[in-house]
Amino acid sequence: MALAIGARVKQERQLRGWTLDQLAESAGVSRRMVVNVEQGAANPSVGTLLRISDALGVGLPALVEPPRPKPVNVTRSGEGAALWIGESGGRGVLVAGTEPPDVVELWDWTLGSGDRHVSEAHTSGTKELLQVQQGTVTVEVAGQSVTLDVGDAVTFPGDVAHSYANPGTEPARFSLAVFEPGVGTRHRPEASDA
Amino acid sequence: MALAIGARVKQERQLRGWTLDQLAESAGVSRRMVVNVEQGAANPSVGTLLRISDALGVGLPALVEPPRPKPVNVTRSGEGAALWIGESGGRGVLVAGTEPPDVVELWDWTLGSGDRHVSEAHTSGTKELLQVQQGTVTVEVAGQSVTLDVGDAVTFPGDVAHSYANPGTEPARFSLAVFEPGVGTRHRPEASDA
DNA sequence: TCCATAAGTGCATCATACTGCACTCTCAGT
DNA sequence: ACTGAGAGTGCAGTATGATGCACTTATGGA
Repeated sequence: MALAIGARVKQERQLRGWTLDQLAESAGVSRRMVVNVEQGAANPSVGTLLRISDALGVGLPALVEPPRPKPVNVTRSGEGAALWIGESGGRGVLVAGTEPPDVVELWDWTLGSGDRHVSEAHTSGTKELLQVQQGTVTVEVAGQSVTLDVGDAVTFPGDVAHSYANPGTEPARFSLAVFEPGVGTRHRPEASDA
Repeated sequence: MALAIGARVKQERQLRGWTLDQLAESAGVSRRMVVNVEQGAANPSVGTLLRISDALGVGLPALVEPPRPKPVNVTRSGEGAALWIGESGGRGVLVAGTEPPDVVELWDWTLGSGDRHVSEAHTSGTKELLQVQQGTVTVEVAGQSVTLDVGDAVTFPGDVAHSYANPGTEPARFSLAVFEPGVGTRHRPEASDA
């Protein structure tokens, strides 16, 4: 246990290019102690550990918690969830996404000739980034209308109603990144104590 | 900080109906210390804290970590993702699901007259639980075919190919719970250390 | 009332976390 | 070789975590 904590402290320190003295002074702990903690040769108190984790700016849990294996989710071609299907062969496919907070989603959209998709306003602060891969796409946001050809891209707020349409006669395809900032991050319930 | 830790220790202890002496002995720590820790009147070493967390069977992080607000995701009627759409008005809608590992998903399926959906085999160990809400549904699993009327339910393995069909002339509807056990639990990558 | 059990406090004592300093070792840079 | 910086060790002293015991208070049952 102490070894694991020490390894993490050392890793964080070296990641910042700090010397033992720098960390010691910054944490208000003797350099001797920092060395002992890093080597697992000590049984530090939570106070000491807290001061160190604080100096590193990582929070206490980060030191005692086993590092989470960074989840890698692969969505193979055709495996994505089609969350919208148009009338002329169009599809909106969610191919990748992150967990809350700060959700980022990557979509692969196809619009058949004449297809049009209208999206309601998303959560406040949502951003959308779009690049046309094939064909022509018309985006309407807040009364503005822009027409994009292959390679064109646009960034616009997703927290107002908007729509994608294919005005052309051949299928259109575009990549869409949606960023939805920290839902539920601003307030912390902390209810279950009672 | 110490106060927060103490509160959690006390909570866990009382949750188990243990006395101070019981926890103290079980943890191999003096009763006096347990009291001090619970009241935040001490600055325990990680060793002491580890013995206590161990006795409680909750792991060290659980004591230093702020309790995670249990995520509650509400999917309103009509908001679910339709991951399959049939030819006669049928839809397979994912209305709720948990995060890995041990994924549980709740689906709301509608099958138009004559609609049929064939599903490939899922991950090994997957279970499916189905109850018909409306109409008649025929389920085929591993060569067996069962016909279910309103209220009927069936449990079957999802790790073999199977299909749902509506043999009747009116729309059918059923609830489907899918349980996919611990994907990625058996081996831990632990790669990002190098 | 008397007794038993559990929570909580005060204090003397022991064990050890923590400090400070002096020292060694290694590795660039000149 | 010399120098300086950073990593790591050994040790004595000090602060404090941790213990054990005696005590108080509160609650509930015979």
